[in-house]
Amino acid sequence: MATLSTPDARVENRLLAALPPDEYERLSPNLQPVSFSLGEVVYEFGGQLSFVYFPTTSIVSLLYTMENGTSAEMGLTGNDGVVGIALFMGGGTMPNRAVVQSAGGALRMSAKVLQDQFALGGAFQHRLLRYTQALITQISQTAVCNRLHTVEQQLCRWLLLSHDRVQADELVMTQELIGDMLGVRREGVTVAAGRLQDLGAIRYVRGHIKILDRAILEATACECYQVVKDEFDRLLGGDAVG
Amino acid sequence: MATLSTPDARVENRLLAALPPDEYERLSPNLQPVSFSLGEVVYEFGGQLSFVYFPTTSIVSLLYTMENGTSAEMGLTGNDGVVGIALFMGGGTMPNRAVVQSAGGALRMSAKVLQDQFALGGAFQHRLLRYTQALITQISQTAVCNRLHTVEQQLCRWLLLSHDRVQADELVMTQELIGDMLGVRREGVTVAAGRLQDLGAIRYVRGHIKILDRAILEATACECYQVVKDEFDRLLGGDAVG
DNA sequence: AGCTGTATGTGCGGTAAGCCACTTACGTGG
DNA sequence: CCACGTAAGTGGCTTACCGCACATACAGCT
Repeated sequence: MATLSTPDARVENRLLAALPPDEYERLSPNLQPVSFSLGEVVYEFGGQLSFVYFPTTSIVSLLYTMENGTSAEMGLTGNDGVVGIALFMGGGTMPNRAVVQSAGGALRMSAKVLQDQFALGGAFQHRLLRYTQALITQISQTAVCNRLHTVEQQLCRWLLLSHDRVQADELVMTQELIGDMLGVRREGVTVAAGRLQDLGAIRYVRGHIKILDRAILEATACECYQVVKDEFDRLLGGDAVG
Repeated sequence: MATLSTPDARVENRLLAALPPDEYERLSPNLQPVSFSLGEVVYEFGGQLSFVYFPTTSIVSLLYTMENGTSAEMGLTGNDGVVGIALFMGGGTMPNRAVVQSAGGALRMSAKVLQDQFALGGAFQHRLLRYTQALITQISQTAVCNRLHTVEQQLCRWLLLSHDRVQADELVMTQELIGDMLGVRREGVTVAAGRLQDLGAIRYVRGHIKILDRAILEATACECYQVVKDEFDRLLGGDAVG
C-alpha cells in the first residue's frame, strides 16, 4: 500500500519515531502530511475533533479564552507530541482552543483510525498515554508558575519551551501574541523582553526573536522549565518501553 | 470470594459506581477500604506509587511545592475520581505531591491489579481515561485562573469545588492551609474570607468553614468554576458510555 | 478563672503589573 | 523615497497582593 506521507516523515515526530517498526508500518498509511500557518485554529472550544495531529515542524498552543476576551496558554505541543488528546481520552471535545503558534507541518490521522489503533493497546496506546502524562505536568507547572513567578521568569520558560520544539534559533512571534499566551499585557512583554535583550539573551525585532544565549535564559527562568523538561525526557525518552 | 470492602462501598465513589455490574464484581475483591487523616501525604514528589486510591468521603489535593517552600494546588480529587493516575498513564511517578485536604475514606487498589484491569480495555479503562481528561480540564482552568483572577474569585472557586466533593456543609480547613492551596498568603485568605463572610456566603471559625449560601459564592466566583463543573458533568455523568 | 497555643484580623510600606495614552521605529508597497 | 500600517518602547497613575509586625480571639486544659 502506498503511503501518502513522505518517506522520512516518521522521524519528524518523536512520538511516532519511538514506535516499533511494525506498529509504525501499520499506522503510516493513515498519516497525511498537512501544513499549518501561523495563527491557524486547529480546534475550537468545545468543537468536535475529526483528526489528531502529530506536529513535525509546527508548534501548537493550547489556550483558554475568557468571557472578557483575555486569554492564557495552558500548554504547547511540538514534534514531541500530539494535538487532540480528547479523541483517545474519550471526551471528544476539549474546553479550550488549539492555535498554531509556529507555522510548519504536521501529520494528521482520522479520529476513527486513531481510536481503533488506540484500542489495540500496544506501543501506540502506551506512547499516547505517556505523552498525555507529560502534558499534564506541563499544564500543572504552568498553573504553579502563573501563580508564583514574575512575567520575566515566565517569558524565559516560554521561550525555552518553544525553542526546544523548533529547529531554528529564531521564533516568529510578536510581543502582542506572547502576551496572549502568557496572559499578560503586551507592554509587560515589552519590558521583560527588553531586559532579556539587555542581558544579551535574545534579540527582538518586529516579530522575530533570535535566541542568542540559552544559558542566560535558563539562569533567569524559574525552576518550572527544568521540571517540565526533565519530565518530558523521562516519559518520552528513548529508553522508555515501546 | 469475600470482598474486603463494605457492601455499599461501591456507591461511595462515582467512578466505580458507573461501572457495569460484571466489571464491578471483578474489581471489588481487590478494593480495600482505607482511612485518610487530614494532612496525610498520599504520595510524594517523584515517589513510586504502589496503590491507586478511589476517595469515598475524603478529598485529596494535588499540589506542587517550589524550591523556596511556597506551594500551589493544581487540582483536587474527591469521590468522583482516582488518585494516582500515573500508574495507568505509564509514568509510575508524578512530579507533585498528593495531600489529604479533607479527612475521610478511600478504596485502594494495588498497582498490579490496576494495570492488569486497565489493560483489558473495558469500561474501567474508559472511565479512568475520561476522569483523567476531566482532571486535565481542572488543572488547565487552575492555570488560567491563577493568571487572570483575584484571590477572592479563586477562593470562591476553591470552596465550591471542595463543597461539591464533600457531604457536609462544613469544611475543616484553616486559612493558612487554604493559602498554601491557592498559593497566596494566609492574610490574603483572611481578607477574602472576611468579605465573603460579610456577604453572608460563609461563616469562618477557627478552621471550620460553614457554607451558608452557595448562590453568593457562585456569583462571586469567576467563570472557571462553572467550566470545570460542566466538564466534569459532561465527562463523568451517568449518560456516558460504560 | 486564667494560661497558652493556635487561628484570625488589621494596618503599613513596598512592588509587580495592570490600564491608558502616547511616541518611536521598522519595513513594505506605492 | 515617502507614506502608512504594524510592532515595539515609555511613562504616569492605580491596584492587588506581598512581607512584616502586631493585635485579638477562641478553645481546651488546669
